[in-house]
Amino acid sequence: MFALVDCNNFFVSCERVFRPSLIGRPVIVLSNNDGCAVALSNEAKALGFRRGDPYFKIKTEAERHGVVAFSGNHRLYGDMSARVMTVLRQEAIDLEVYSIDEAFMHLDPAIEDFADYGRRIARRVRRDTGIPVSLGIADTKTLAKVGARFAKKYPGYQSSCVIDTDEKRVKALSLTDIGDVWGIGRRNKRRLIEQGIVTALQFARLERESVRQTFTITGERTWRELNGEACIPSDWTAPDKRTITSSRSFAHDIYEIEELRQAMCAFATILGRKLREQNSYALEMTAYIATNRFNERAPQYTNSASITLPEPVSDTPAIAHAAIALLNRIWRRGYGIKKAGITITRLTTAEGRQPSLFADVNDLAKRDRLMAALDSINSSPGSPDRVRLAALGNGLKDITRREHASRLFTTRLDDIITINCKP
DNA sequence: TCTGGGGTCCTAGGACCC
DNA sequence: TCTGGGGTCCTAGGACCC
Repeated sequence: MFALVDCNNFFVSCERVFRPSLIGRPVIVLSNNDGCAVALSNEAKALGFRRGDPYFKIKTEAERHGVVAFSGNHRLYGDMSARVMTVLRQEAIDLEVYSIDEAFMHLDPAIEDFADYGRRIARRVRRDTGIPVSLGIADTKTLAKVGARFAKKYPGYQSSCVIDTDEKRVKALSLTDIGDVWGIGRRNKRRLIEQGIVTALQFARLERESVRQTFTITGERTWRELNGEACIPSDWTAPDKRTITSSRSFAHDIYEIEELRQAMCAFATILGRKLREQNSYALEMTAYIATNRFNERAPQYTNSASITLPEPVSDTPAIAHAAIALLNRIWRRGYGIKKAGITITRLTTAEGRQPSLFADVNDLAKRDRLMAALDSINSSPGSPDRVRLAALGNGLKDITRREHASRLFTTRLDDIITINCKP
């Protein structure tokens, strides 16, 4: 049996752990650059606000309703996520961390009362981390997802919904909209509704062959899972990434290449750290810049350029150097750049890394040691990013918007909450 | 003024091979 | 008039996920 554990309104819940007065009040968390609402409390949803709403469009209305908005504090969310996963790992035979706020637990089949087990897990996570979660328990991951929706939606389940008989399965699927099924996106939802398929049950009762023809093998897999056949493979540990991107939208249009160089250095810094975290090296890189696609009056310009490097790299200076060379190729004076980014691809491990024919092997080893030293200093408590590229300047700080930031309650000494107990 | 960021997998079609 | 059969590799684009 699988249990899908889903953190409720995760980013909002993280903020509420450290500001409990926000429980019961409408809260939203914004995307980077304070652009869109990406997480909403139930109270905010009840007011009609939706995930993806551009903040500038809803700001006045939100403030009128007393909605509290936060800029995304992803270091905090990452740390809170790790706490939740630690608790779950102690309770499961195996744990697959699926995303920052979701994980699949592999359950001991000998458990007698799965519903009760699920409620106990939810209580323990709440007690140990402050984060409310919902569990769906079933034979397949897709059905577990269906269960978790019910657990979240109806308080009667007390955060835990089990689908362990065919009767429950049929009933749950008949009450689930086809678009709410894991694996059915916007596009396929529309195609199915055009065919008159509105519920998950109707989809599950289609002919297997016709599902495969229309929706290829991914659609067929969803169909099999809904019919009780577990066929989504398990990943015990997150596999190494095959591509890594770092990109941002900016608060204002950027006309000066110097500012874009700083942004590229910031992306390179992020990419270098992520590469070294998974012990990989990148052979190929693409940089891109784009004007504001929503501003129809302004002249539009997007361009990108790629380079295959002479040898796989993971050191920040090399990445930044290549990124700036690419920027010089694509930048045009006179366009207000609103968004930029770098993607690195063709990642290899240290073992698979082939230096260029003319590389100085001693120099490679030296660069590895330099980065190891830099990472060690920058990851020590109290001194994040103490050593950085001079060309980074202020990085993204001055060019992205972050007007509603909360504190780094769990990872920065200065930000730890102090509680004054008056006698 | 103002609209996110980061991924994976699958397929079709082109280029190329014998 | 008429033009095989079988395969690999790569890429772009579409669909999905959080």
